[in-house]
This record gives sequence, C-alpha cells and structure tokens, in this order.
Amino acid sequence: MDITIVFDDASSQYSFTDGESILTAVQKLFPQQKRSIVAARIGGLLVDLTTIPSTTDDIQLVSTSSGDGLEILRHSTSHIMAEAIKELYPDAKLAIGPSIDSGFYYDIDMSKTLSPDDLGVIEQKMREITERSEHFARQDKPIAEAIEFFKERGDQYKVEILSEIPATTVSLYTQGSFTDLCRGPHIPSTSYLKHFKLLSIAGAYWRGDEKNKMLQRIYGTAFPSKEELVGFVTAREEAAKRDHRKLGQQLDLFSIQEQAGPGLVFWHPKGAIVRKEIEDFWRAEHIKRGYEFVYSPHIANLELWKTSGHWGFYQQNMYSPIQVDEDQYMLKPMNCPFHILIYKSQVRSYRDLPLRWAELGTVYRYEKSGVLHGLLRVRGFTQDDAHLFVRPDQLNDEVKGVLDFTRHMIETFGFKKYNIYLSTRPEHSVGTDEGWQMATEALRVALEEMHLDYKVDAGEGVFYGPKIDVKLVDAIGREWQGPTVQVDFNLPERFDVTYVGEDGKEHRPIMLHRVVLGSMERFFGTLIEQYAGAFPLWLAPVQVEVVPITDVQEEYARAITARLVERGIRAKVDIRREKMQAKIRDAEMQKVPYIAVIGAKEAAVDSVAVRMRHEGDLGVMAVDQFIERLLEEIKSKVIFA
RNA sequence: GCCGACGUAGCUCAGCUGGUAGAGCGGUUGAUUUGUAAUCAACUGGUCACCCGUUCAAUUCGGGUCGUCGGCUCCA
Repeated sequence: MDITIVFDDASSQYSFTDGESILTAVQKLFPQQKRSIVAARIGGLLVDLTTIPSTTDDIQLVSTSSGDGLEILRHSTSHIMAEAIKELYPDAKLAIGPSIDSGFYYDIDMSKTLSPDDLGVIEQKMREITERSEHFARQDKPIAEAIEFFKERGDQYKVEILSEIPATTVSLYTQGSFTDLCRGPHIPSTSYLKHFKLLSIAGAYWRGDEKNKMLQRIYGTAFPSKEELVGFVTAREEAAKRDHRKLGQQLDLFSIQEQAGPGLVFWHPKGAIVRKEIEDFWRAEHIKRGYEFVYSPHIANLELWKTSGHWGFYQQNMYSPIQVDEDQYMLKPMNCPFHILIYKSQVRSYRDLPLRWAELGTVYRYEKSGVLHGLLRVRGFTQDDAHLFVRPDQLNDEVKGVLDFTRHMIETFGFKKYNIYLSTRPEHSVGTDEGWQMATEALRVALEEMHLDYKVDAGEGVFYGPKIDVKLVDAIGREWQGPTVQVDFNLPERFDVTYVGEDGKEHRPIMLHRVVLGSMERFFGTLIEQYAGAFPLWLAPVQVEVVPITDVQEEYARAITARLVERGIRAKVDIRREKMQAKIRDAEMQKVPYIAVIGAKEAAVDSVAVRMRHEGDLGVMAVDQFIERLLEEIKSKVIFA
C-alpha cells in the first residue's frame, strides 16, 4: 500500500507491507531524526507511530519541535514518572498527569510524604526506565473492562474518572509493568526520553475542589535537547531576578512588615514617587476622557453592605465588623456603594448621563493567608476605581470607551504580555437571566467591535454582573488580573437608582464598574517585573545621579543638581568620599537612568559627562542641552525595553 | 484555609552529630583626591521569628504559634 508521508514540508512515498507500522517507515526514511519523530497525524488525528495504517490517507509526522510533539513527549514523561513512582512506592494511587505549558505534572495519593530529596530518587528511577527502552503499547478496552481493571488494582481515582466518561471504549497505555488510562498518543519507547527534570512538589486538591482530599503533585518538564532543558532552567533563574519582591527590596521601593500584618503594603519614598507619577498620569487621562473625581470614606455602616449585597455574597472576604456605639461598621472591600450614594444625593436627569466618577479608593479584603503574594495579592489596596452611570443606549459606547482607555494605559506603560477574558455568570449571583444575558452580550459586542482577541472565562463573573478582565503576566508567566470592566444592572436595582427620562418618568441606569490599572499595588508589582526595576525615565525614582569625581567639584555638582531639580527633574548628588567607579556602580545597580559625571574639565565649561543606563558613556554635554534631552524624554514617556 | 519547605546582624549567607554565634556587603570614623561597575583600615551590628517542652546545657532536638516561599483553592 503506497502512502504519502509528509515531514517538515517534504513528502515522500512509502510502500507499506501488511502489518507494517508507521514507526518502521520512519526508521527507514528518517534514520537520523527518528528519536525526534514521536507521533503521526492521519486525517487531522494524532496517532501513535506504532499504528498500522488502514487507509491511504497522507501521514504527517509529528516531531518534538512542534507544539503537539513536545506535548506528547512531556505527557509520556509524566507516564514514565508515574511508573517510577509505582515501582518505588507501590501503594501510590495515581490521579491525573497532564502536560502543561511549562512541562507536566502528576497528582498522586500515597502514604509517604515526599520531600525534595525524593525527586532525585524518582529521577534516577526514571533514568533507569528510559534505559530499559520499554515500549508504549496501546490497548482499546470496553469501558466496563477498564473499570474492572483499575478497580482490581485499587486505583480509585481512575475508576472515578472512568465512571464519568460517556464513551463505550477507552484506551489504555502500557509501558513496562505500568498501565495508565490515557487518550494518547505517546512516544514509541521510553528510550525516546533523554532530557527531563523534576521541578517541585506541591499539594493539589483532587479535581481542584477544596472539599476533596489533598494529593501530592510533582511538577516536571522535558525537552527534545539538553540545550533547551538548560535554557529553560536558566530562564527561570533569570526570571527570578525580576521578581518584584526581590527588586522591591534591592531598590528600596516597598516593604511588607510582619509587625504590621501580612498583606499590608508600605510604600517607601522611591516606590511612592513612582506611584505618584502613575497617579498624576492617571488623573490627567481621566480628565481628558470626561471623568470627574470623588472621594469616599473607608468605613460604612453594615446596613449599607446588606443593601448592596456584599454582606450576603462577599462576607468571607470582608474584615470583621467594628462596633461603634449601637451600630456595626465595615471596612470597605469595594467603593461602589459609596458612589451610588453620591448619585442618589439628588435627582438625576437623562441629560446628566453618562456620569463617570473616579476615585483612587483604598479597600480592604480579607484574603486567605496562603494566597498573599508580594504586591500582587494583598489585603489592603488602592483600586483606580470608577463607576459610570449610563443609559441603556449609552452602554455600548461607554464600554468601548473604557476598553480604549485601558488599552491606552497598558500601552503607555509598555505591557506586551496580557490576555483578555470575558467572564460570565457565576454560580452565586443576583439578578435575572435576561439581565445577565443582555449585559454579557453588551460586553461581547464591545470586544468584537474593538477587534480585541479574548477568551471566555465561564462562570467567572462577579455576583452582580459579567466582566471583561485584562490579565497581566508576571516574570514567570503567571497571570494577574489587572484592568476590568463590569456591567452591573443589579446594584442600581438594589439601591433603587433612577434618572428622569425625556418622558418625565423614572428609569433605571446601568452601572459600569471599572479599573484601568487594577490596583496601585498589583499594577506596580507587575510594572517592576515588566521593567526588571529599570523604569523608563518618566517613572524612575531617581532620574539623574550627579557624580563629582573629587570633592573639588562638590560645589559645582550641587549647583548642577539644584538646576536639574528646579526644572522638575529628580536628581541626586553623590558626595560620599568614594571613588567615582564605586558611585557609578551603585547608581547602575539602583538602575538610575542617567549618571552625570563631573570632573575638572566639565566644571570648567558648564557641562556634564553623561552616562546612560545600559548604554554607557555618551560623552560630554552642555548642561542646558542635557536638561532639554531629559525633559523631552520625560515628556514623551519613552520606553526602553 | 489546605499540602510541603523555610525563618541566623539592615542585606546576602556560613555555623557537622546540643556547650549562649561568624563572613562579605551596609553603617560610623580616619586616611586616600581619584575619569566611567567596588580604595584601604579600624570600629559598629544579633533575646539565632515567637512561645512551651526535653536536657546540667537548645540557634541546634520535640511540640505549638506567627511569618515567608512553591503549589492548590480563592481573587484586583
């Protein structure tokens, strides 16, 4: 049987004899690359190389250099790890072991608690298994038989998974003495696996439900080549250096103090000045876009939170009540009810809408202790919040306006890695199906009209309405929710918010909740990681470090610094009795964008020797020229990647 | 909240099997007057996170609390 085999855009013919598998063909046609070819695709379906072709359809070979191939390699690695664990710890019960973006994991239930040292032992055993060259063999079984098979072995998790699969037959894969339930495909033999590493141990709930038992999860990864594996490990180490918690301390930006309590942020002077720059920009942009600013209190009567529904739906995230005289007061977890109260302070006309009210509102939420994470997940934070009260006919434009605003902010701050999600109605929520549908549709239409790529995050909306989330990506690829816009037709209902229409009758406005940064804390955290602490000039805490070479130039250096400061430039002079080299080193390590070196030559002609971060010595420049350059760069908010 | 690991000067870390702790950087002082990533020296830093227990003796061993880190769950 002659079949066309396609590999790397080249195709060749191969005559299959009866019972000959694709693997045999690969070994004959591509003896050089045979270990990188791990599977095949026939008619769009991925199959094992051990498949014996039954049609004359083209066969496309899948190598580990493709996404599918890499996934197969990693998935097979998780099976090999599972085999190793079963050999080492026979009482281990396996749950699930998929491949993920950075590698794979397997969830295991066993009596022994694994320690990091055990990873080496398991790796060693895996190495043995790869040397044994065990073949991966697929077997299709009626589901009842498969259930019986795993039941006998006491693999309760596999039985549970099987009992929920609607299919009549399932596939099992066996290598060596180990058999697992799996869709496949897999590498032909354990010998294909050469470059792998087990990374960490963690706890994970069975089926991701905290009511279930906690299993032990082992994370690992595998690559086609040693270089790629080493590259992965070094990239992780490099990423760790951009960690905002590390940089926050090194650059003296912020701290979180045990004495004060977890999740509460202290902004140091250098972090505070960055925040101030962000806030100034934020305010200016709001004014341009027709927003007004409001301020509201930090606590309010519990009754208000009952009316808003927060007490019912959000209680577990709120700090305990504060008893004041006869009443109970709550620290605010959100700003929305306050803005509603301002709205309701007078009768509003349809002509007043839309109203766009913004506030840098500091909120407090009781987050579970295990989830706190530097600036990215805290208990007290300032949202760059705004609420828009709009008429139904204004909804679409206003949502688009917010999306455009968000995009402008993200781009100005130079974020390249972010993802957009549309979150729909969650399990616990208020309001009617019609309302939810209308609101979700409004968001979807706005996304489409703005030509923004997005994914649907089913059931991830807020209790009062659906939302669009923008998630920013941190140094090691984790996503953190930043900007969000939420459509809310429930709070206006609960608070009986109205406006008088053209017809003289009362109508219900729709509320938009939105943040364009997220929170100052989280945004700052991702910003630090984004720039690895080397902020663009307009944000840099110290913009220019003035370095006199000897103390003879001290007076001139001070004068230059004063001139820079007078022009609104954040300049500091380093008058320590240190060598110039040491001062430059310190300024570089503090990631100061410009260093102005001043010796006798410069002092004589009113100039400075300019050194730029990452670029080195730019040569001598007249002071006025230097100042103009700085002001221009600050004004244009140039980003140096 | 759950699983696991960790918690020693301001920072980064050393301290084997129990005998009240060290280095480098930092800070202070003095000397050096220097041309693009660390000048030299002296001095100064610690209830070894906290609380109980075992022991003649605990930074070291055991238990608990708090905090941090990696995940899970949950979220801006």
